[in-house]
Amino acid sequence: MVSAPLSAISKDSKERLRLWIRMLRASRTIEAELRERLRREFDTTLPRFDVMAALYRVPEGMLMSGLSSFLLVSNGNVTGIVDRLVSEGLVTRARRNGDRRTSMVKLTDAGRAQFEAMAAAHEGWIGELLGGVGEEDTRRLATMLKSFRSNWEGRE
Amino acid sequence: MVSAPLSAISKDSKERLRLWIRMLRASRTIEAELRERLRREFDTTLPRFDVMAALYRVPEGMLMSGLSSFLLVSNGNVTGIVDRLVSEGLVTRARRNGDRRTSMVKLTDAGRAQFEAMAAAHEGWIGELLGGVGEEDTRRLATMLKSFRSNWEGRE
DNA sequence: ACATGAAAGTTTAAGCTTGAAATAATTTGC
DNA sequence: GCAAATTATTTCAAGCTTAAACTTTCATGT
Repeated sequence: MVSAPLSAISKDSKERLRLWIRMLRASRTIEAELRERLRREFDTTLPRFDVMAALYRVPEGMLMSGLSSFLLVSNGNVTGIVDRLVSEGLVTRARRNGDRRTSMVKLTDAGRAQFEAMAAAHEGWIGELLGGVGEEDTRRLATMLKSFRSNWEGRE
Repeated sequence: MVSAPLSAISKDSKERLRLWIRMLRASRTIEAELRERLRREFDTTLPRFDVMAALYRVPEGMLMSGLSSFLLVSNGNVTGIVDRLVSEGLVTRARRNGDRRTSMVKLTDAGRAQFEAMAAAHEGWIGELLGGVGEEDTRRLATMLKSFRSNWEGRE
């Protein structure tokens, strides 16, 4: 016997559907709150914060394609967000000698300073918003989601 | 002693930050896949699917404000999505005798039929995409997220 | 060298999303 | 009854997002 009976398959998929809906609602709830606070306290947006967070980890900078694949968004999307960050003086596009198609996107000093302030607040907000999740559950959930991710990456 | 020492607070918030980042990445990954499949197989979008899913549960229909609070999106957002669904003949805005500010948004028969087809596929997709999460973990995760939600609703 | 194809980014059109302002209808307090 | 406040929704401007088309640059094979 290779597969479970149909009724069990259906029951499983209903359980997973429930899980997905709850995860989606939790994400949206938290995202909405973060967006609101970033706007109120730092006059910026979540996508800009995400780009800056990605760049902050890597002082030498990132390619546009690196940003879009890291952030799981489209190429054209990143173009627009980086354009705005450049015009605000928070990041730069540095031409490269080797490949003239690409440029390294880096935080400016101002961008780095602003991100550090935002990141500290952001970490506190998450601690607050997820405060209801116990320590043990936090670890367990994080572990499960990590396994989801590695499981996912073993496809396409 | 009322609060934990600072080092413990900081450690907790780092754990929760990690959890949040993983949850966000999982959501985005799944959402991207669903969006792609809805487009390919049904020539529609995730927001439209969400609105139709909300309406499907309630044959008597919903108010615009009901939709926006259920879907956790802004009022003006729903206006646009419903406009497009109306122009596609999938939902209707029925005037009400009582309150002329509001109208009941309902699925048409065509909308109901189309949603049923999409919902069946959607459930299968979720079952597939979350297939790597074991049954026990699925239940546990869903329970944790439910408690997050009820915990959340006990604020603002 | 040169054509062909691949790779990196940008642009574009359409749609999604938000927050704020505007509109319209209802309710409340005199 | 009527002004004022509230409620439900739409409109608007700005920004986000995607998929597809396009441009430029690089790599490859001959």
